[in-house]
Amino acid sequence: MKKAEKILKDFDLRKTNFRIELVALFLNSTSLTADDIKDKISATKDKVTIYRALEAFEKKCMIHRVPDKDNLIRYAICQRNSSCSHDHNHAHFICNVCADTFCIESINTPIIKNEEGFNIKKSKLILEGECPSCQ
Amino acid sequence: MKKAEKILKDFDLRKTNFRIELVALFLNSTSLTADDIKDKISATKDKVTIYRALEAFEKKCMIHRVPDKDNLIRYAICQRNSSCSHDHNHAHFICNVCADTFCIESINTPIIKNEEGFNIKKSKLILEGECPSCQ
DNA sequence: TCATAAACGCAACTCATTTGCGTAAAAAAA
DNA sequence: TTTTTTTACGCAAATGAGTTGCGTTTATGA
Repeated sequence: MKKAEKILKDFDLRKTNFRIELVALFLNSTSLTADDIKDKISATKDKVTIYRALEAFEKKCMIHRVPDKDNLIRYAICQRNSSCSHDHNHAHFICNVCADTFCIESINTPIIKNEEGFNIKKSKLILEGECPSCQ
Repeated sequence: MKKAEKILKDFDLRKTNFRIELVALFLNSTSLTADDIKDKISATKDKVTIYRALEAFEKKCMIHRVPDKDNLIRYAICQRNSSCSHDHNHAHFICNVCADTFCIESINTPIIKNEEGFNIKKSKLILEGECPSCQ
């Protein structure tokens, strides 16, 4: 069984041609929007199918949302052992040139103590600049 | 001259009833979306007018964009001496309850050195939790 | 007061994302 | 394997934030 199919099985998701292709695409991509997927996969004719697959993958915690340069919904596949409880406390880097978003697992989001009466439960760190390929 | 009118003058913006009310509203708000403004100001009938005022205010650097819980366009008035060159390197706090966004001037965004070949030019720090009024 | 540049208001548009629903296909049960 | 059940797909249509065009009105400043 190919890797993409195994991942679908592990996450208790059905193996359809489109979803197999989509997982494989995620494995070879840093991050994807619905339009990225539409452009790169032939196995679906409908963006609704894409949105619903993304919704299903996210619900199972196979992928996670990452920030997007243009406020689109964008996902990356979860690298570490993925369960819905594992933390996504890594930084994200947005490339101003290619508009891709990269997970930077080597940088954690900072732990900020409560400040000025705010009860801080979570932090997100978003970096911007030029990615290795675009410099 | 009232404070809102002075601000408009300082930023070289025209004083219309709506814009005076809008600046006053910004002075009394932590952050605002177009819908927030529509709900709270009677002096305009049209959301286009709101969007265009926001665009004009932003261009003059009277207000700056802040992150929004639901990815809407949201603005806060610039607190410090405002010129287009001044940095907005403070953290932002999103309240999960009231969905308002707060500028936390006492926390700066971290300075991250280039990592793994990424040329990091800017960082954004977004905090989440419960704001003082919602706890 | 007059000229002009900017703001307003209305209509219509764009475009990402969502919803409804009937059909097809995958997985589970028999 | 066949049947049943559950989920995915695909089409059409809706939603909703934000934008654009354009004619009219108004603030400003000469």
